[in-house]
Amino acid sequence: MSARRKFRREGEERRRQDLIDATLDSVAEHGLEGATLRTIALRAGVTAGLIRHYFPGKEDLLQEAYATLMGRMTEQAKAALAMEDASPRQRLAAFVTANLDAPIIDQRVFSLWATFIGRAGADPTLARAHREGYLGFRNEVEAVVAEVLAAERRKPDAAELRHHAIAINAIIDGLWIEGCLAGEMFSPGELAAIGIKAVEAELGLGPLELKGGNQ
Amino acid sequence: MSARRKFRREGEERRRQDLIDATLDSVAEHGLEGATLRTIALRAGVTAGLIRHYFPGKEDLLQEAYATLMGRMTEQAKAALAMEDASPRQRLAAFVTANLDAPIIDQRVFSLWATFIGRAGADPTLARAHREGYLGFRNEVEAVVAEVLAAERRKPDAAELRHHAIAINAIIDGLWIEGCLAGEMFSPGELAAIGIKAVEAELGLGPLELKGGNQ
DNA sequence: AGGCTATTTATACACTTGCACAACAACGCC
DNA sequence: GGCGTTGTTGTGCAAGTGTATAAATAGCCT
Repeated sequence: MSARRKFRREGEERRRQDLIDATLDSVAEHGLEGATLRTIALRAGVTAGLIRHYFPGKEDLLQEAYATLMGRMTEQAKAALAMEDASPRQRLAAFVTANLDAPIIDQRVFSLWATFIGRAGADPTLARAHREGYLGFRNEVEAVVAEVLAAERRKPDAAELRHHAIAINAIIDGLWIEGCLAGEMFSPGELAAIGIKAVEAELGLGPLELKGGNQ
Repeated sequence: MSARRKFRREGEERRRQDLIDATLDSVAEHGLEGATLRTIALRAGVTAGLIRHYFPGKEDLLQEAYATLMGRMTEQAKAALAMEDASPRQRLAAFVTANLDAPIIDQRVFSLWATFIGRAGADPTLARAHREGYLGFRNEVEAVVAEVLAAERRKPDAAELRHHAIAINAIIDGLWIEGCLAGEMFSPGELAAIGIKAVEAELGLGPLELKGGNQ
């Protein structure tokens, strides 16, 4: 009667990934407090003991899960800047749009981000991870801004450029939060439109078509 | 030898407030997971059992703590708009500044906000509380924006006004986050300056002194 | 097919958690 | 001053936590 549970041996990489995904799901659903080893294991379809086989402790699992999350977020965000054959201004607009539409606007990802970042004040490791991700993101923004202004024959100094990047970063972040927390209050594409207009206003860019502007 | 601990009977309101403050401190420092009844009680200078005397359960305590936090945040934020004898534009600038300088820019408050808001996706009560706070805030912004534009003889329609409010809200939120998470990267007043410039750009306001502007 | 090994399960354990309850003592009232 | 009320403490408990470790078995190699 000792019916021991059947199981399959998955590859190491696969199991680690499954466990990390199960961890992120658990955290998103029940918060850090509710993400217990047993909950995570249940979600991953294994028993709790197995986790210790792949991770030294719970803390390590959480850390790797957060790193994975950040990696996915920044990867998706930067991908929008990759368009080769487009004007700087178009690329900037595409970047803003990419950050303010699905799948970046996502309540689950936001919950994860907020839950983890809430501990940045107490956890220096987390704080540094965020700092690096943030600076990387801002540098990308700054680079595109430089290109956009160069195309307009404007020569901003370093401080000006930095301020623009900070402001644009804030616009994107702020709208991202609004969209994640109250997505149904905005029609599709509305946030992106607001974002593009705000960013172009920040950079002092006039409307694209100079003639025929009624209003 | 049964040296029972000495104690004082505090007023009910005082005790509740102390417990709530101790709860917020605990959450800010150790996250929701680390905020146990015993930790909270220790911080409040009482024993754990007492909490049950004032709150039906831990969940209720956390809920009240969150409500208190939100109340303080919005109260401080709105207070900046109260200036009576000032031009709309000055009041808007003061509002932005108030939200981007101490004591609103504060890592502890941010940690609390993030920790709680991270559960908004799973907790409808929290989600609604946030929604109301957010809309209240945005309506305030919208009202000032309307005044500012009116003073400039501009007559925006409702949609335009709404978009401005959303964008300005995003700018403030985004800069607030940047400041809380990496405050030492910005010189004092820098975020506020960036914010004001960004907001005025969003509204299409020219520089205040039209003549003599030597860059 | 049969054995080896490392993945996986299952159980145990010390500890913490939220909650319940009885004993106690601080303070207001007479 | 004594007394009753009730705010407060201390202890207990069942459930759940992370971790440790022994037992089992799936899948590969020959």
